Amino acid sequence: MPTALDRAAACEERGIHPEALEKARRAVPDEARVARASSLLKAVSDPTRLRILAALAATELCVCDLAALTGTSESAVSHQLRLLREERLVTFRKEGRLAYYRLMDHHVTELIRSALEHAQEPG
Amino acid sequence: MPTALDRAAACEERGIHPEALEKARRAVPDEARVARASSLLKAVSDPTRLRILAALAATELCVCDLAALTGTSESAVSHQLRLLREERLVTFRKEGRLAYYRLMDHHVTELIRSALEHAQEPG
DNA sequence: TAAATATTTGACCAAATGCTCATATATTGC
DNA sequence: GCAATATATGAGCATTTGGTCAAATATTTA
Repeated sequence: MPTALDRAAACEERGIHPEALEKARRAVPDEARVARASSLLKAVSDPTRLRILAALAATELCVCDLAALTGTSESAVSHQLRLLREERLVTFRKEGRLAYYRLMDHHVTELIRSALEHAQEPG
Repeated sequence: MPTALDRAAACEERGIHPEALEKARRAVPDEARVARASSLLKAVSDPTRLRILAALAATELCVCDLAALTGTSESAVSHQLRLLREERLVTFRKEGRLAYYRLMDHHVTELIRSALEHAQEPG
């Protein structure tokens, strides 16, 4: 069993607990997957985008509806929608001049619901 | 039924579809809750923090273990851990000079697992 | 007490972010 | 064709963010 001194020396070389570290390494997904999860989470973490997504979880809406709902400009909403489109979180259909946006699929809804649920207690 | 012109005029004043908008408004949580969910999601969305959390989901680890695991400095890890502490995502116990961190509770694990799951397909 | 060292913290800096503003594009109705 | 207008997009800008570096703090061991 390692003494405190041993551990200190080990940490100098970065990483004290080899067995725990190995276990942890197995639990951490590969870089590409972390990157994808990260950008997905980043996309839903902005308050404006979160409101947009929560709204679209209820019904399809056009850009200016979303602008009215979020209290921001239509340009700002359009920029955010582009990001959400790139992240494949929303899709849309064109009807004349209007663009009706909706959520791409259900696990987006789940993710949002989950986060909002956990955000109940005051913090 | 509103014509395209009517809708256009309505959108000038921001928001075309009153009934859809009302439905959407009910679905969007109040500001405080959106803010809490947003900061929670933001906390887990950074790649380094995501790796830290995924590792801690497997086992308790000290700061220098986490530094070794994430390939960043202990200082950087410590800064990130402070943020995760403030967000009540992790907690720790002190043993001598070492600080052993672990996840605060289970719904953190769920949230991470959910995001990593949805991040499977290449994008 | 003194040296070693794991962790924390503050100051600073470069990169990312989210908005505004101006402009471009596309579609509708005259 | 032309005016009106919903949406998209690029440039610019202020703020936020995640890191480094240096220094402070705390604990162990000699």
